[in-house]
Amino acid sequence: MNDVQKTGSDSAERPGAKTSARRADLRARLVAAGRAAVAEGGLQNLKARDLAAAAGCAVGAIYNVFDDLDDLILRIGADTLARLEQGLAAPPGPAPEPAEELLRLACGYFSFARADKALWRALFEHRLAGGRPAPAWYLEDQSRLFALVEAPLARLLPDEPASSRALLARTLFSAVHGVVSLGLEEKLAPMPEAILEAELERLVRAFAAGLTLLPPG
Amino acid sequence: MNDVQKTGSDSAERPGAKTSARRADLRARLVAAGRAAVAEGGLQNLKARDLAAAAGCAVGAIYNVFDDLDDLILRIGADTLARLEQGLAAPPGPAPEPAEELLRLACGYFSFARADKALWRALFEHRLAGGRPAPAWYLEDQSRLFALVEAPLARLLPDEPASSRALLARTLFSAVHGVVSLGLEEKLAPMPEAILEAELERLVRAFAAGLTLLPPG
DNA sequence: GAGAAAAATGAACGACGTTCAAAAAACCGG
DNA sequence: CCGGTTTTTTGAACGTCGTTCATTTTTCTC
Repeated sequence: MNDVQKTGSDSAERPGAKTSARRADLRARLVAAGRAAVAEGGLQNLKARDLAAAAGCAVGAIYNVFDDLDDLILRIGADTLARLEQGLAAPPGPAPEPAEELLRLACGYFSFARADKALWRALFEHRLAGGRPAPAWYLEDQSRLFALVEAPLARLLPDEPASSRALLARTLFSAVHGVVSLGLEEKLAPMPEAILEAELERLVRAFAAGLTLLPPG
Repeated sequence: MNDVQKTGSDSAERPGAKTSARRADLRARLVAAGRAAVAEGGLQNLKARDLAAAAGCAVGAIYNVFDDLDDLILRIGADTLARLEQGLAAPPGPAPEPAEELLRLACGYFSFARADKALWRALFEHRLAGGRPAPAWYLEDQSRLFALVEAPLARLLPDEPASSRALLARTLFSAVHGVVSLGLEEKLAPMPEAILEAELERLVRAFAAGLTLLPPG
């Protein structure tokens, strides 16, 4: 409903430029305040009145630039996804062995989750009201994560069809996510992080080794 | 409001028997009503006033038999865990190949999650207020699930130390959970269930095959 | 600069989990 | 059985939440 892309430089000529700039600025301040609130106390700590106070606006102003808090939470999630993608970016240099690269991604994912626990949690904890599906722009942000896994998989399994590899990338991502997710879960018996990382390595190495034995699917 | 039938025979012997029986009955009715509410509309659909209406008691009565709604949710979760454990019980007959048994458990887990999606989700969606740790009785209910995985793992890796196997059981459970969890996640691009099950099989088979190649850890 | 249009405001609304003074029920010695 | 005491149950009330909308303030147009 509210796509404001106008971040033009001149304010006097274009009608509504000042307003759009203020709206964009308010959006940014609200996302920043929301991210800080979630980072501090989880999704439960995201309160409309606190947000308004932190961003220096009225509570009603939130609803001028976002449909509702769910909308704001999705933007925070997109931010988190972008930072995660950035944190998993491949370092320069020659491409390592596929299994080593997969392991690097898995450990990077764990590292990110550990460092930004509350924000990372919010990615999966949050449910859209009424079971609505996530907007397309959010799904695209996610698919970039799976793509990071797909590249080393292609080198590991050159005979695998591309469609099958895409599924496999999501599966491997999901498996690593599961280990990290339940590993950091406070409702389960706690796990030392060093052990968790060793288990992650065992999962990725065993899975990668086993994959090369299975027939292509 | 509530008619209490006086049996007359047991009221004289046990002091407070009638009271504790009513409390136990109320607990059961509240858990049943809560489970129905969660099954219908997720954790968000669990409202104190609705619960009281469904169980035929005052809102305050909930707090006579539960600390708070978190407490009630944990009981619902324990119920769900018990039904899951029951659904994963090994069928009679000779023990199959370890990998096949692991696959059966994974598919059983997926089947349960699919059939009781909202209740299964509630197991992981729910966070205790203030980041409190889960009570011991709840952790014990969970550990029984990991134990189901440990048995076939012991046959698959007879040279693995028991402590390492316990970790591995939790890791494999977590990996399968991750695939099921993100597979059924509505905030991700949807996955057909048949494909999801095939991916689950690929994960378990590759992991089991790869494990036998890795050195014991 | 004045009048029209658009945006920002914050008090008000309904719903939520939880509490607690009061009412009801259970208990117990005579 | 009864009257006084204790325990349990009750539901109106409280504080907080996300969200709305009549009012005020700002921006735009001529």
